[in-house]
Amino acid sequence: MVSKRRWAGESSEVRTALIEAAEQLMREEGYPAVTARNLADKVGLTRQIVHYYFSSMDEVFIAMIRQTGEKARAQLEEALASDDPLRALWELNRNPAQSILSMEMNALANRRPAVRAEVAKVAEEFRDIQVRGLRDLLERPGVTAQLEPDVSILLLTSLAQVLTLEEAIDMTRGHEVTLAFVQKCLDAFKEGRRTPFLGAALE
Amino acid sequence: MVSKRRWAGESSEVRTALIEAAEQLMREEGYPAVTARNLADKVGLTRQIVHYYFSSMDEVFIAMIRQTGEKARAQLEEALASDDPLRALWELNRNPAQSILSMEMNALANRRPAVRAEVAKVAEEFRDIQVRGLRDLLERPGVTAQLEPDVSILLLTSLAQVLTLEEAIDMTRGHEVTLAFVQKCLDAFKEGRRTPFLGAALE
DNA sequence: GTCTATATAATGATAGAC
DNA sequence: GTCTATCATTATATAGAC
Repeated sequence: MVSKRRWAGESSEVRTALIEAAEQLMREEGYPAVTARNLADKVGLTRQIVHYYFSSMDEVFIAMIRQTGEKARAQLEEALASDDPLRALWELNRNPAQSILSMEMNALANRRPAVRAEVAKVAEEFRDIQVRGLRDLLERPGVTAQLEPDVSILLLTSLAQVLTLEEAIDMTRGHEVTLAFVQKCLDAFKEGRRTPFLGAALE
Repeated sequence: MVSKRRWAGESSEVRTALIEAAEQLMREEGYPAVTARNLADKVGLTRQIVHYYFSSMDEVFIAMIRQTGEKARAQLEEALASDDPLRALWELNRNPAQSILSMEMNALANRRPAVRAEVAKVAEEFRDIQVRGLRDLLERPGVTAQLEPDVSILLLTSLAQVLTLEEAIDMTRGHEVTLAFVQKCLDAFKEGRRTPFLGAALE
């Protein structure tokens, strides 16, 4: 029995608008709010339109992960090309909208295998870009690494994300001293001094 | 207009079973799966029973947060009293079930103010217990702190949680070297040697 | 304390009219 | 390409029988 449903191609303004709406809904109201009805409302059409552009809600999520992934990748490359790359990386990981979106995607990934594969893929790309970026910084003449770049990046990004997510629920215990510590490390790194967790010092 | 609904008191086997079911559902299927029907199915009753024991789903969540909070607090105290307290703390924070539950609660907290307040309260208690625990360890004679205890605890717990959540979606890039680094730090801390991020050394 | 019955509204998905 | 109509499910919540 062949399905009688029809689907559109991958390029369409409405399709793009639906993906944009999915991202916004997920960020602002959580992944359970990403429903066909809510998406259609956002673009001013009826809910059946979603099933015309996507064969299932999983496809909506996967398309959304790919699109936000590309946007974030561009920001990452830009940060690494700046004159204070590690601080730019830190600030990128301190974006509340991005952190909440990332948490929602992770929660969703835990329940939907197709989504999980896509989230893991994008997350691995991001890790690679950041580690490669730090590795390049550490390979400048006169600089010696104190920690493996993977360790530094994981410390930096996990701390940034957790702080940001806690702040979103008004939980800030211990944040002030920790943020001061990070700034001190970033300052030291920029000036080529020894830092306890970013792992670079001029010889 | 007074509501004609009746509610039970706070002590009841069924009530406790419902809270237990809520925790399990949230961990295994995510917070959207915590519905009256699913809870009732788990305890073998009809879904209306939930509305007898709780005035709303928010109350279910809050009761659950309090109960799991008490359980976790006991584990935390136990870990801090062990002979390798920091490693015990690390291992506690590496519990996948607990990390996923914590993420679900955070996602839920972002949408429901009543839940948010309760999650933030429990999270602050946990932070306090852990920081106080580390502070005690650092105040032993002959030990000098290298980092503020708040900073060490935030680094330790955020790294543990992020690693654990990533592993849950089969994303392990950079984990191996990072885990080795943490073990080295925990070893050093236990033996009173200098470590780059746990902040203790014998003078 | 637990049930049946009910109201009301939301979900994903499909078929077919225009 | 977008619509109306429909199906089977599911959700929270309430009232009242037993």
